[in-house]
Formats: sequence, structure tokens, C-alpha cells
Amino acid sequence: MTAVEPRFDAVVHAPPRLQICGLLAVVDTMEFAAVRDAVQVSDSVLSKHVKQLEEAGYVQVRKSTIASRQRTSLALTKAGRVAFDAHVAELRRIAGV
Amino acid sequence: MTAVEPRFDAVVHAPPRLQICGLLAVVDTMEFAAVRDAVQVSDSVLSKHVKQLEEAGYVQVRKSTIASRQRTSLALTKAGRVAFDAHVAELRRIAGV
DNA sequence: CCCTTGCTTTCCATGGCGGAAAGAGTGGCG
DNA sequence: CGCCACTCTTTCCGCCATGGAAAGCAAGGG
Repeated sequence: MTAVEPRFDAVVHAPPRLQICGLLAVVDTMEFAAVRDAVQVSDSVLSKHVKQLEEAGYVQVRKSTIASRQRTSLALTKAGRVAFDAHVAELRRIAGV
Repeated sequence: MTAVEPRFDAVVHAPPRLQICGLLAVVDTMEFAAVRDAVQVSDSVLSKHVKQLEEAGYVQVRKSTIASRQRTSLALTKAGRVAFDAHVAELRRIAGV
């Protein structure tokens, strides 16, 4: 039984976004700052990539105020997981693995 | 035992080149036209990508005349295989697989 | 009020990419 | 001998993505 249809997705493929998706794929939620540090990009660059993922419907952005601090947490949406899995499957197919 | 050091390689990562490397990784040699058809790009685009791979030292281009026809065959170099394997390992790492 | 925190948006310069078309090398053919 | 076909290769061109820097903005604190 095939888990997912391999499907190349340019939105997911770009290096920073591939990393972001990869990170979010293994956690329920991750904070903006943590992702920024893990991916090693500037605030502005991360913000722009997250926006693209959000507009694609792949990432959900939740803002909250915790302990009087603004917190933005990111999470893959169901569509995001599907797209990511499909893209990874396609990479596997391409890689001949 | 880790086969290769995961290492992101932008030259390999671009979609058309990832496909080219993926194809060449599983055969000794492949002709220009066959790669062009498999990757579904125009002659000029394939030529340009192959050139990049060649300049990176990842692909060897051999020209020969067979049956009075010009034949260009492509093959991964050792360095190409190493780079491809390392990149795939990095993708695997990113994908959390 | 002004400052800090935590993103977001704008501005700008760079570079990659693909399509189209011209070019170039080689052999076949009349 | 000249022309043509076949196979890439190179050039020209415009488009779009991307990152860095800096200005913006919202909210809470001092």
C-alpha cells in the first residue's frame, strides 16, 4: 500500500522551507524563534518563508501572549503534512531509493 | 556505520539537476537525448544544467560518433556520486527519515 | 510616554532559470 | 563542392525568488 503519491512541490523544495517543514513534521508545534535558530536565518527571512508556507496552506501560525510575551508558534497543517510527505516521496523516487 | 556525511549541495538540489543525478546514479552512462526526454526539458536547458554539473566536476560528458551520428553520453563522476549521496543523506536527515 | 520584545513589511540588489533563437561541428547527399 | 540535417551549445532576454538591511508595528513595562 502506497503511503502517499509522490509529488514534487516547489513551495516545499526550497531549502529553508524544506528544513522548516522537516522540523515541524516531527513536533506538534514549534516557536518562531526556535525555528529561526534551527534553520539559521534572520527573522525577516524566516517570516517571509513562513508566510509562503502559510499562504500555501501548509503551516498554521498561532500568536499568543504568554507571560506577557508575544509568542508565535508554527505547526504543519494537514495539507502541509500531505504535501511534505508527498514531496519527500518524490525525492525518494528521484533519488532512486 | 554512516555511509556518507550528509551535506547539502545547491548544485545538486535544483530540481532538474537532482533528476539528472538521480538518473545517472543508477546507470553507468546515459545519452543526452535520453536524459532530456526523461527530465522533460529542452535541449538548451539540459545543456546548461549539464554544463553546471560538469563544471562542478559531478558529471563527465563524452562525445563520440556512432553510426555517423553525434552521441553525447553522460555519466556521474566519482565526485558526483559522492556529492549526490551526501546530498541525499542530507535530505534524509532534513526529512527526519 | 518611551523602550524593548518579537515579528512583519518594504526596499533593493543579485542571481538563477527557462524559452527562443542563433551558432557551431560533423557527416550525408546530390 | 555546396547544402542540408542532426545534435548539441551559446547567447539574449525577461522574470521571479531570495536574502540582507532597515523601517514598521503591536503590545506590555518601566
